[in-house]
Amino acid sequence: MIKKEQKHLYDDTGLSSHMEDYMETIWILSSENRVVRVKDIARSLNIKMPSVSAALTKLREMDLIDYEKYGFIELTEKGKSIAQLVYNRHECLYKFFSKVLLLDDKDADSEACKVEHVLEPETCRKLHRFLFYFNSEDEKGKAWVRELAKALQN
Amino acid sequence: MIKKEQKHLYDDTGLSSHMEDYMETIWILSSENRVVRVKDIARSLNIKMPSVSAALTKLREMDLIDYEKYGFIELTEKGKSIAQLVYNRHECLYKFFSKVLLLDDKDADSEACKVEHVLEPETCRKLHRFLFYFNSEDEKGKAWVRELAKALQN
DNA sequence: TGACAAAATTAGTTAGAACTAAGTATATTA
DNA sequence: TAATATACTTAGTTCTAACTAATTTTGTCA
Repeated sequence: MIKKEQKHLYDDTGLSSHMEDYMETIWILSSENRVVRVKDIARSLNIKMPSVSAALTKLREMDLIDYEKYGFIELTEKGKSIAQLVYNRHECLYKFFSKVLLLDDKDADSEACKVEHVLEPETCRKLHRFLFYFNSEDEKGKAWVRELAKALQN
Repeated sequence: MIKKEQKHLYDDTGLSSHMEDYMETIWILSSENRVVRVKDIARSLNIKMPSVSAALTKLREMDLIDYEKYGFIELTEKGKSIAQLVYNRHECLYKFFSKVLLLDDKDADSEACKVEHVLEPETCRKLHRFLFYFNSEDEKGKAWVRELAKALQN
């Protein structure tokens, strides 16, 4: 009997950070626009189109995107689940930087973009639980969080 | 009148993450052993000696180490202050992972090793203040930290 | 002190991921 | 529908940072 691999929130993707960035970007652009094009990805990642072309060829070989030359770009089901994993980490880190350390949105986002590629799944899970506790409605907790905010201002 | 550049705890080093790793490793090995050799650095970083040789040549060109072929390796003053910056970030992150997220020592250290190269100075400063508050002797705070520890166990 | 072992270097290769320049395909519009 | 602009790809280069294989230097010890 073959054991079915179960995907969890913060599983490893097996991709390099650059490839994770492409996947995440395609994921986000797909949700924002009807279609995703090479140009859009290049603009988002601040790189040139030929670099995107090369990366897309690799992602297609890995069956993570559906894509024909000069055509539109779509994530496969496998691709979506991997993009989701990257995005989960991003969200988790973004919340930590913005809600806990009180960085402004832009900075919280860009720090998350960098850290999201290096943390182990277990660390993400711990951070997730930390955030859950941090956000809990407990009164003493809220007081602690308010005091923290003051401490961070100086 | 020329403004003297003041170095702060979490300033940017201007080095790539790999070069930062070399600097940090040399710093640590210097504190552990009388002399530092190529072989030691290679073992620490889990890479081969030729890779170390190449890196040392670059670090010497940047005036960050004193080093002659086949000789011992020492940080210059400039090198020490840069290594210290990397080490500061490492310590800060290590504390966060081990004291706040309660990762075990080995994991806290390896996660710190990865994240230490990507955070902005301002984020490190915020994290530093967070840790200071987290460690404060305030009674309510201690209760909060105890509850957090429970929440992280599940 | 000469032979051997250990350490380090050099030369050359590879891989990932970016770039420019140039050419090709697609889309628009006169 | 032909001309032109935009989008995309291909080919080839560069950079960083690793690697192996081969050579050279240094250190040790019989």
